[in-house]
Amino acid sequence: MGSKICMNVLCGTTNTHEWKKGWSLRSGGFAHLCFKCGAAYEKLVYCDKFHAGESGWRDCSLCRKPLHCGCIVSKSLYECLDYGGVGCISCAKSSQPRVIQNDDVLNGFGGLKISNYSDRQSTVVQNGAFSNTVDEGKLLQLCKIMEANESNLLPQPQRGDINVSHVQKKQEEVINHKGEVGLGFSSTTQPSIGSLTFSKSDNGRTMIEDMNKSSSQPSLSMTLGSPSATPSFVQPFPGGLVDVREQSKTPSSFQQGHGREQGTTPSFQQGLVDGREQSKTSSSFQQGLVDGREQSKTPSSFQQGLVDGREQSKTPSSFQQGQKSRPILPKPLKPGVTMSSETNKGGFPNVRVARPPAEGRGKNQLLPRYWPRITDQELQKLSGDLNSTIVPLFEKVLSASDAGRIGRLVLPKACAEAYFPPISQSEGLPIKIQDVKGNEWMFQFRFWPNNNSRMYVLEGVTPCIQSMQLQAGDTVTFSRIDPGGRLVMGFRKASKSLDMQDPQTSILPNGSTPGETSCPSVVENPATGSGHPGLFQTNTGSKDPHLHALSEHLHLTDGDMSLHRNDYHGHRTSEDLLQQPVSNSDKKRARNIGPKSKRLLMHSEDVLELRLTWEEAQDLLRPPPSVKPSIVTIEDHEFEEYDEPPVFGKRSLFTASSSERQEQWAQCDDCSKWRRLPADVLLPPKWTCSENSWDTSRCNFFLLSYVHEM
DNA sequence: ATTCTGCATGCTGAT
DNA sequence: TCAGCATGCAGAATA
Repeated sequence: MGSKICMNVLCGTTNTHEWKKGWSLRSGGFAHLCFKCGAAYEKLVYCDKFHAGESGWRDCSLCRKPLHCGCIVSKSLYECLDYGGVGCISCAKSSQPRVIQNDDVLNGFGGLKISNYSDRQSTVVQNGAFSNTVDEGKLLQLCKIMEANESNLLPQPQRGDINVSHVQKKQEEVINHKGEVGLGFSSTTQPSIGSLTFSKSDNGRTMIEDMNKSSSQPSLSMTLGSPSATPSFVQPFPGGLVDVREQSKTPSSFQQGHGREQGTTPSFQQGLVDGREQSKTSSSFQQGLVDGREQSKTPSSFQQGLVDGREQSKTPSSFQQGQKSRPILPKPLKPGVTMSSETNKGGFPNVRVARPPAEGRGKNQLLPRYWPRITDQELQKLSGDLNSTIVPLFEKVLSASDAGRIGRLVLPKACAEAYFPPISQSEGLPIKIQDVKGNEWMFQFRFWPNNNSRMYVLEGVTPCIQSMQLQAGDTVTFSRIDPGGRLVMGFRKASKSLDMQDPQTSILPNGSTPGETSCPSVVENPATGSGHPGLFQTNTGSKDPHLHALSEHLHLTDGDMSLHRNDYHGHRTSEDLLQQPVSNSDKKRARNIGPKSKRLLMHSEDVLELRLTWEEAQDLLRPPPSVKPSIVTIEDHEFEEYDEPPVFGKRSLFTASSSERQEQWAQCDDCSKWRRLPADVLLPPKWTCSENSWDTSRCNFFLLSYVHEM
């Protein structure tokens, strides 16, 4: 791509690093992504001519103040001006009203990573910069720009300490006029984009105003979360029913109709989207849940509630009348640690339990397959790490399509409608999601019409997916951080064999799923994830070395191959196979590998790697040590019954010696010699002669093996 | 030629 | 039977 200036001014790299193809822009532009930091380069905004420190900083053509204040943001702003930019950061006046290029940039942010380093990207848009000639559509698009930039420019104390305070101050002035789109945005004082309307300011410039409360009135931005200020959000509804009329008593009308399809499929639930709760404390919050464009087209619908313009126009009355009681999840569990403690009472503190999400939507009750499975330990750890309450929302096993290059992650409809902001336009909204490493990603949350319904997708997930090194069959989890309501995207690596074959099948008690890894869903840094997952879930914790070793033994690895593949045995794994260069046909086939068993296609090599059948795997099961079985007799057959689940041991053979004594034979993993062992010995999955403490004469594999002696 | 985008198709599981 | 969703596919856009 040649050398460009990275849009991320904190990237620290100019004109040196490579660019990869980024996101095509709806209006014709094209953004490139910086290989180094992941930020976007937009050639319409930034040019190769830009060199910090060069002469030529302009004065604002209106106020004559120098545009360049010395900060990194204004440096970039200068370039924005040069290429049809947006205004002087000093006076918020525009010398050039063109905004389309910047619009393009942000539209192209479908998958732009807003990393810690790119928090204060340089594209600056100021509300005062819009001229009269800018139509609403552009302005609305610009809202997106601002929203995206806001995230970069707002103070974020947990991040870098670059001094942009003066810029921020200006930004704060702007922010009051601009919209906040998406979810997971911090609960600052921005009105939602949906609340934006356009009017002429006294100086003739188009202003963006909060429709309901005027521009000066800040409101809560929409977040996914249920901040601590909204306690009811995290509490289950004892009756399981919510009367919308009750909700309508709240100051906000948001509860009355935030649903996309309220007219036809009302699914109100108090607290299902934090916004509803927030609306109790800020009436303007309701504004946030209407698509701005839609709203601008159908302003009346806005006042009627937050129904999507399209849908509402179909059935406006039904919405206003409120809805009768709607069933919701059967006694949703209280999210977060509280729920964990309850689970602990069951005696399986670390079992990965599918948790019914704390909030859900009645009609669109989430299928158990999407219930977040996170262990209490993980939850507590994560909560502790982030000093926040983590509310698991849902999870999804990545399909081949999700993990493919297309960069579209299909969201379960119910989840999308329950936890993501309502969207009326197919284009959707950009939303910001944080990953477990703290990086923030901007995705486009949108939908496609599909069979009189909708199909929700997150677009632009490829960089994030790649960052997490996820593949089809892995699981992404969506959680919410309270307070703040930020959305966190975690993941779990999948064991190849079972998770991919049937990730929804639960063969273990308490709903845990086989094949799930020990990698906490949102806890661990993917780069340092717990590594080898267990093939099976046990209640002994997530890092059972036996399971790790078994995973090796089976040649089944998780997705941490890039970091761990050489840690143990050096076996070539199916992951390795997937990682190595493959032919086009293989690539094509690989794309078809998905979690659905009936759609599963595997590389023949992969099949070979999966050498063990279930029957063979059974051979590895051993009774839990130090647990006495109880004998039950069923149809004259005696069965040993254990209270504890089996553990995995090394594959061995049992024989009876001449003295009728049971013996066990196991093969050394180093020398491959067979050793005779006591029958009651439980070997770890990986065992060598050196560990043959029962026959010290044959604990050195340099000696002749017992088998040879025989 | 390749990638992107939007939609259509058909499978699957829930009801 | 139907809704959801994985994925195929064709046209558009881009390199």
